[in-house]
Amino acid sequence: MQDLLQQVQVQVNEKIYLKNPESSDLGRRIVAGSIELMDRVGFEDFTFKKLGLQINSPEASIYRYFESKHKLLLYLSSWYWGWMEYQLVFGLANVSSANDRLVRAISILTGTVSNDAGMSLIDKAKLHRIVISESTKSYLTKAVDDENKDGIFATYKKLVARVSDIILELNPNYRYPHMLISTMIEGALHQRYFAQHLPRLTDVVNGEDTVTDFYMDMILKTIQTEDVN
Amino acid sequence: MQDLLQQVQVQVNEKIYLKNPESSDLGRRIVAGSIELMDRVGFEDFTFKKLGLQINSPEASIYRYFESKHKLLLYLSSWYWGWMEYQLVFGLANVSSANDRLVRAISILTGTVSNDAGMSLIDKAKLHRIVISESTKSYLTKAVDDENKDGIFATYKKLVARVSDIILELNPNYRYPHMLISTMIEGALHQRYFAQHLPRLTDVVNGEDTVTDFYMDMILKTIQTEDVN
DNA sequence: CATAAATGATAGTAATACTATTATATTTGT
DNA sequence: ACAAATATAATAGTATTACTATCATTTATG
Repeated sequence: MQDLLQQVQVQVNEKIYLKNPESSDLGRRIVAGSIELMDRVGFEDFTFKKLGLQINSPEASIYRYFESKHKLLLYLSSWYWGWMEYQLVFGLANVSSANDRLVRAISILTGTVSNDAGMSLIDKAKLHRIVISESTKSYLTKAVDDENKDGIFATYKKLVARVSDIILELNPNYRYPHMLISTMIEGALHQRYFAQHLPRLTDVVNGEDTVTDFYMDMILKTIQTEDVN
Repeated sequence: MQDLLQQVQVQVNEKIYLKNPESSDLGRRIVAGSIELMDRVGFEDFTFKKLGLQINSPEASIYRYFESKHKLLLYLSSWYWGWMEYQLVFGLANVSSANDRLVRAISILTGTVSNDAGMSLIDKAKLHRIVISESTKSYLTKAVDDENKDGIFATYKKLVARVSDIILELNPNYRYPHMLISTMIEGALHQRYFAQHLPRLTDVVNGEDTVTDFYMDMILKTIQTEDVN
């Protein structure tokens, strides 16, 4: 049920794909296969030819769904943020205290991702790893301004805006809510990468979720009003 | 003089290049030309063929200095962080107060970069833009672990360690100094990118350096000891 | 069941990311 | 000043990548 709702919830901007991959069996194999392959070989070595081999379909058929691997990466990132927004809306529903909502939002956005029972076609743990390692490459390109005009990054911006609003509820005078939240979201991804590959850039303690702990502490301290009476 | 000192100061790990580009006229043209070209076309569309045209030397000659454009990007990033470390050492020299040293370090690491008068072969403003837009691509690859073993990222790690130490001087109980500083350094680069291309992820105010202001405020609040007596 | 639409199979192209070879400069040691 | 070593230029070539095109075959739809 949860899964069905997720499928319904996660909407990806139509300009990202040529043909909606959720609309056919081949499309779904492309998405599932690309997650497996990109997690395994990385974006640079990922090719539509290899993906074709992986899913037993010709390279040319994949091009009917996505113009390029860049667009496919945009699709995966966008899907991830759409799913995250859904998690957020669900996780904050009926929580009246703004403080509680912020704490929950930070947990959701900086925490680890594990696969739900319901055998979805999308492996969330692998997708999270892809987002960690590859998603910045989706917007650090010369095409960013054109794609932004097309609304490709709208989901991500909405997510940032949503959490920024909670911060403003708690402290209407805080001047940098968007910077704080985008710093946190990007930072949490980076810190998880560093923990795996460049641990001296972090303070990871085995068995503890120091990433969430760090950002929780940082944000709550940062938005405190100057004079608490 | 400043420039001469910079040339002497900035050392790049030898494993990054096949032949030190500082050792010849062609090498220097490769570095200067690559900064111009990469800033203009971006890492994805940057090729050694185009660079060859730009500097009027054959593509094959460039390969005698750098194995690949990935290594060249590593060189530029590494050079930048080496230069930053130099700026830091210089900027913090003879400043006894740990608090002042931290404030200066945050300014240096999150601030804008402009070209010095001394007509260096390296255009720092362009290099800063390259670091903003492309440097994450230098470590978000499958080669990161091998390259890390070779010490390719040592300069960057040293920089983070250096500022972390200042934080520990101010608050020996703060648990996440490395996370805080790496979040700040990467975050400041990202925020400058967002300000240009995805402004709704920031709170940029025209004419003000909100990036430095934001991180200054965030860090000083975050490392405050819980109970100030 | 006829028609349209999607997919498969195959081929082809321009560009990329290199490597190799040889000729011509340029530097270096004596 | 000159031979030897070294660096660069000029050119060619290869495997792979990132596509596009064509046509046959399968699968869905009215």
